[in-house]
Amino acid sequence: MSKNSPQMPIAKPQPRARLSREGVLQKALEIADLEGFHALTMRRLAQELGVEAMSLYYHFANKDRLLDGMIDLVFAEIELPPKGNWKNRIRARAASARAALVRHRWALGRMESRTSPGPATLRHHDAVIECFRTSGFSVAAAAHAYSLLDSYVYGFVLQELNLPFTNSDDAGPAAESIMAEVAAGDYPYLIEMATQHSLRPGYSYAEEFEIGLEIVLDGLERLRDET
Amino acid sequence: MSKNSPQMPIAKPQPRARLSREGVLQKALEIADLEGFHALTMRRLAQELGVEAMSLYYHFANKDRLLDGMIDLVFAEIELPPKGNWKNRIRARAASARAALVRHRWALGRMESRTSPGPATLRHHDAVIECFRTSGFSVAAAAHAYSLLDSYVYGFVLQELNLPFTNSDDAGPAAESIMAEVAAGDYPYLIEMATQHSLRPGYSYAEEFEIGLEIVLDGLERLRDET
DNA sequence: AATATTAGCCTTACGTTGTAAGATTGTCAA
DNA sequence: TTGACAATCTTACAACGTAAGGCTAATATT
Repeated sequence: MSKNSPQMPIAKPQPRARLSREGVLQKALEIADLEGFHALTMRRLAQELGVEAMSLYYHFANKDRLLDGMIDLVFAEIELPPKGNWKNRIRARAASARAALVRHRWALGRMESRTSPGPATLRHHDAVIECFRTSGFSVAAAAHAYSLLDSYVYGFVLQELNLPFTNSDDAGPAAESIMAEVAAGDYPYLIEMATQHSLRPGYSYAEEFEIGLEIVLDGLERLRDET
Repeated sequence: MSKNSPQMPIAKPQPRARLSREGVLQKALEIADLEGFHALTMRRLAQELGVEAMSLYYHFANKDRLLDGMIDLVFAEIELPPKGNWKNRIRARAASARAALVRHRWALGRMESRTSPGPATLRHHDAVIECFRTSGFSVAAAAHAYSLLDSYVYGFVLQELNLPFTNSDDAGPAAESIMAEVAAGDYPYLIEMATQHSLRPGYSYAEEFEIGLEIVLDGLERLRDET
């Protein structure tokens, strides 16, 4: 029995939607970015693409593989300027990395489920090491530098994303409940820092990024020159 | 109809299992640590405690609240020595934090789902700030120091956990598939670093931790003295 | 001691999830 | 025209979180 009964005018040839690996990944990013990672389900993603859920499994073995692809796409967004002195290049890359990881908040927390780095990730790593190696860093120093630099960037974003205040739209209730807790048990140094520093009008944690980054860069420079 | 039919000897008085918030959290940690976060389901956790799944909801509003508790418990494991010069205290704390976050691999990636820091987390933050403030750091410098320090520690662990090699037991296949990819596209600097540094026998990424940490600590010292 | 209250665990049930198995369709080569 | 293969769809299932309400044993009140 066909879907169109005999005397019905043939409804729509309705050409089947075609999927492409890239297109699927792009839509997946979009959903996760806009509505949170929890909103990204196979059915939802399929629907958004005008397709049934199981069709996705032709292109991705399972949801984790899809995630791998998404994360590699995020890393592909990180840019490293091709020219300039190493400090400026690294500065730009750090800003770019932070921007990408903040744009796709879900990415950092999902890295653990990733099995192996994708091609974009590898290419990017290679480019960063190149930057250090062509700027006077020994192999060992470049390894140390990379480790320290990325640890800082990832860790900073991780903290930035977990800040109770800018975390979601409803900053009010969260902040209040914390302040209540802080007032109950007394955390004097926490309070001092909050009142005299963090909660000052105009303060934003984002500013800390450059401060810490400069310290890291100075440290790297010293590391290079000592070796 | 009772569960024991009349002429059956009364089976077991079977005293109902009693739950405690702490006990539940402890078991939850245990399951997640031993079998991975995905293995931690409400039913599984309940079963392990000799109880039905819904009983857990008397003590925790939902699974996310349970997670909050688990994470606070992880932070409670981080220790800060009460005495000593600030560098040594911070060194010890960094090691302790890294150990706790590695012991509970799932914790870092789940921080984003946390709504607000628990009491143990707050107490700990307070202690660290105290350490800086009583060691000559201004309020602002202490804030910068804390941000940089924790960014480094969290970020390092994040990378450490995602290392394809030590990631799981089957290091073989993952490493091989990566090496194949690396050989296909050519990433010369990546290869140089791998062969001359990272893949050298006896190398372990863990060693990088202290190297980066010392750079951070030196930076903090300079920060303190410049302000 | 007898009764009422309620804290704490249990039963049942529902909607949603990822995905296995296999049917169906459209396209392109022979 | 036919056949093959690639890509989508249908159906189905077990496992998940948890809502709603029932039961029971411990505590509080008389």
